[in-house]
Amino acid sequence: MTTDSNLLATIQSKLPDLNKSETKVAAAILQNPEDATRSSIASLASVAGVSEPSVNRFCKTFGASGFPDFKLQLARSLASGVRYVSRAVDFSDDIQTFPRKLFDNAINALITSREDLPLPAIERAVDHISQARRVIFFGLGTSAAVARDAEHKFFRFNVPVITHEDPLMLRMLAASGGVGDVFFFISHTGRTKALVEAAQIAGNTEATVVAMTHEGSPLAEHSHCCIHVNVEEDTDHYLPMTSRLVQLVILDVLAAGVTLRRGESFTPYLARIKDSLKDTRYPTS
Amino acid sequence: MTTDSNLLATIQSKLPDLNKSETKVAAAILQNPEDATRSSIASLASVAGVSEPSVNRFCKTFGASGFPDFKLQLARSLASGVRYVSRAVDFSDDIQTFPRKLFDNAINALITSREDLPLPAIERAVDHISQARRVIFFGLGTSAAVARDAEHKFFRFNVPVITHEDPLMLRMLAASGGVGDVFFFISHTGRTKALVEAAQIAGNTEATVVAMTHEGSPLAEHSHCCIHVNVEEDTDHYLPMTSRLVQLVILDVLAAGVTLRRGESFTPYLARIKDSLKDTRYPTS
DNA sequence: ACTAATTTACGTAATTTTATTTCATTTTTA
DNA sequence: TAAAAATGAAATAAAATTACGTAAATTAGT
Repeated sequence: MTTDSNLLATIQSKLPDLNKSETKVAAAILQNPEDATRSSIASLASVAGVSEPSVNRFCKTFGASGFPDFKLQLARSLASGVRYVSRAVDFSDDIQTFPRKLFDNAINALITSREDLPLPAIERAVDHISQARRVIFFGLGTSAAVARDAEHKFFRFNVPVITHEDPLMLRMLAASGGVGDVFFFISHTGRTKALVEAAQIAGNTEATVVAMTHEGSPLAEHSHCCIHVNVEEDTDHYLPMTSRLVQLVILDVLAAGVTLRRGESFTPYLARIKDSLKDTRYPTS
Repeated sequence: MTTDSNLLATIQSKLPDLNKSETKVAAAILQNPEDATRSSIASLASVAGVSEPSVNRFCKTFGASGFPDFKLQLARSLASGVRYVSRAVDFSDDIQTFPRKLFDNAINALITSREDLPLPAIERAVDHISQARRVIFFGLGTSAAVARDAEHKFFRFNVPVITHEDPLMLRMLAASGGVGDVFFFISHTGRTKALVEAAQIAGNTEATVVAMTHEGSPLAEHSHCCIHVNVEEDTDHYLPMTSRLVQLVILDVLAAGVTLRRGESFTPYLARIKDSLKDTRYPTS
């Protein structure tokens, strides 16, 4: 059973290919999906104006083993956060709707990515970072903040890290790459020239080039190890939102991976760093 | 019918209050929730080692109208991303489990926050930012990356923004606050001294102090407008992970709010900025 | 272009599966 | 030991599925 992450969207897209009664059933479901999950096959059939077997056949067409299974999948896809096919904010939205849409999009992106994590690449990246002499994180624009987050996180884990926001500094750094250096490039599109060029330069040295970017992009091509983040976003009109969230969580995964690799003996070290910050905060009352 | 956002957690928490057969049913469900959504009342009863009516009664105890309705709610709560109650990574986790746990936590935090968004505070924050002469974003540690993201994002939306990572610079800046200045503090705990002090200093000027932090924290107390982010995290042992994701999405919400406030006439301006970046990228093949 | 043959779509009714209720028995509690 | 609560067997009711027949649509042949 392949659980579709968005059954509703699938039904919507297959709409033209359906025959008469199937179209009626689809319409009834699309019109009020929540209701459909709660109704019996008889009541849905009557709402759609078709017979019960037609509803049953419809369910099987969409990969379910029967009506109950279909309802289950539908309920799942409704809960996944994606309510409707398009969740873009538009100018008619009010405060009640657009914040929810943005959260829905974020949740959906994380759920989708969770189902399709590039675990082998993640493992290799953990290997490289664990053994690195130094790790250079680099991102531009929105990804600069992600790189900054990575720097802060890995610093805590005692990984020697560097971040730069200046492409020229990066070029020089890349050219000076040697054994044990890991260049970690972060980019949504993977098409930023400065980044791709730096990756090429670093790739010609003894250093390792790790990338977290979109599959098939120029940056991905020029890396030794690429963690694919294939969140689809309309970056022609908006800033990357959901992809940077996915990137951040993947960085958490990498950090956790490095920590696990270090083993339990490493824990006291983390506690020491934590303690060093104690006096910068007001105690909890 | 009150659809619980996490039925599984509810069952877990009510576990001590259940009687013998109910406990058996709960155990069977908790042990393999996915399976439970797919099985009939008869098979679940046999797995749990109880009679069918017992399973039925169990379902009604947890607010469902019957077994099918219960399965539906269960499916929903599973799809929501929260698999188990505790999702802390431990040293026995392998590559198959810990990345998933981290994603689950992130998704769960976003879902929880989505249900409980401080919309009035968000609206007021949008008001302040829209009318600001300048906005100063400030965060330390993990929140520094969030502040950096905010800077980048609002800059695109033509809001005059400043970020600093140096607490001393911030103190001076805070003291120089005037009408139209918005100081936007980002902190998970809301207890970082440097931040709270700066908020106090800024609060004594004509400037507006906005905070995005935990409810009831010292920082929240010293702000004119506080966007509560009450994600619970064990920051004594780990770095904030999920709270920064929520903060980022809320910043997206604020940015969207500012854009909507500007109206449709603002769109060409965004397009112009976007165009200015075109030549820095390789075109899509 | 018309009709016959064949396929496909659909619904009725029978069957099977699944869920719920009723009620008697057992277990627990006061 | 009496009363209350918990549990399960069996009966009943509901829901879903299947088998099958009819109608509509499509195709092929004249």
